[in-house]
Amino acid sequence: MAEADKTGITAGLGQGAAPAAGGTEQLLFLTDEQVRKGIEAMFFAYRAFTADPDRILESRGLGRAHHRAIHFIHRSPGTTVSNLLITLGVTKQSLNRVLRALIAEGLVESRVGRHDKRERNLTLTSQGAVLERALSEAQRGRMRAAYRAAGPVAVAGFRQVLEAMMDPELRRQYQSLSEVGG
Amino acid sequence: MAEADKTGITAGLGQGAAPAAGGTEQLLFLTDEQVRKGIEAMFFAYRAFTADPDRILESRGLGRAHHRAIHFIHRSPGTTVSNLLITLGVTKQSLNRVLRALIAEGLVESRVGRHDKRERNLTLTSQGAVLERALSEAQRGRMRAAYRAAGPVAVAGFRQVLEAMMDPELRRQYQSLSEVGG
DNA sequence: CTTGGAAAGTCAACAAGGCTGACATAATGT
DNA sequence: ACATTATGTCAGCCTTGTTGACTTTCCAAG
Repeated sequence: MAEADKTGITAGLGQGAAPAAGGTEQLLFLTDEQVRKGIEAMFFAYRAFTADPDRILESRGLGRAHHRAIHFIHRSPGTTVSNLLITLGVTKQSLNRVLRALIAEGLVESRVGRHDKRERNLTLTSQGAVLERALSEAQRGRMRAAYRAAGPVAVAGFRQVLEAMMDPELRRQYQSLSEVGG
Repeated sequence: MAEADKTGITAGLGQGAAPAAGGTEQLLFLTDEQVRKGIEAMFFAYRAFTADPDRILESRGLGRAHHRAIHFIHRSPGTTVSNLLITLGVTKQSLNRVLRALIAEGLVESRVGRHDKRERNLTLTSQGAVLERALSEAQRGRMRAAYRAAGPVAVAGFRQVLEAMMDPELRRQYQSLSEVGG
């Protein structure tokens, strides 16, 4: 099974998995092996990234979907369901189930819009804010420790690569969040 | 609670969410705002990261779980179910369901171990290798483009931060994979 | 004022992919 | 002989995603 062709169709840039010093020292960071390490780093790091909030959520019978909703409601207080839908990239039925649970638990408040009464403006209740802070602090703690360990130059690179990975549409969303909430 | 202490346990470093320039210019990259941007970057980038393989998988009736299994079987041909269990961090029942599907589709072969006949050695079939390459190329293509756009210094930082985010146990796994498969 | 369409909510049904618990089988090690 | 290990499997449950169909509310254009 393609033992000889592990590198496959590397589009002329990746130098094959094996040779770490494949002759040309330029663009070594673009070898298939380097790229694959990046892929695996994303996989393992994302596991770690969600681990701390997940523990907190589990004890309250909530899941990652609830965390995401809480995060972005906190980020943009008074946001509408439609906005949240776009940000989270799920269907309204999925989101609605999550929001119903959060409202039932007294963590989120849904108020009819002032200008357009069809809209619902979502905000965290004081209880919701408490949970948000707990989740956020857990996640930020890990991220901050990683930042501190890696240093400012590494952090800049980290963000650069992540942003470059996003589709233009997603990147636009990500950046507009930074403006609004920042 | 702790309205005045939004930064919480920032160990005297994060300056609170609002003030991007909280007075001391050193360690600016550790402000809550910077850290939060990193968190959101992880969220959006991970969506992008999985989008391409997901499209390919969908057309074959497979999911992300199958991709992960295929990836690590490709990475460590002949690996056992137990090893895979540890790497993926799921239960054997979950993994078994996935493996059964992959074997039924003729993508993975499970052979009784030579030394220890209780074990099953897992390898990709030629068909499985074809699919692996398609998935891998899609994902690597995006990653490679991001690497190229960001440059080698950024890539080094990217990997540093991701590794620093992992728990020691996960990091050990990640690094031992690099040795073995590289 | 009526009507079209947007925003939101809801019900039903389904699938993927996690989980636990219980149990079977075969092989290994003591 | 016996306990342990590696694996597989059945049954059932949960979360979180999906589609489709339908209703209610409301704004805005005709």
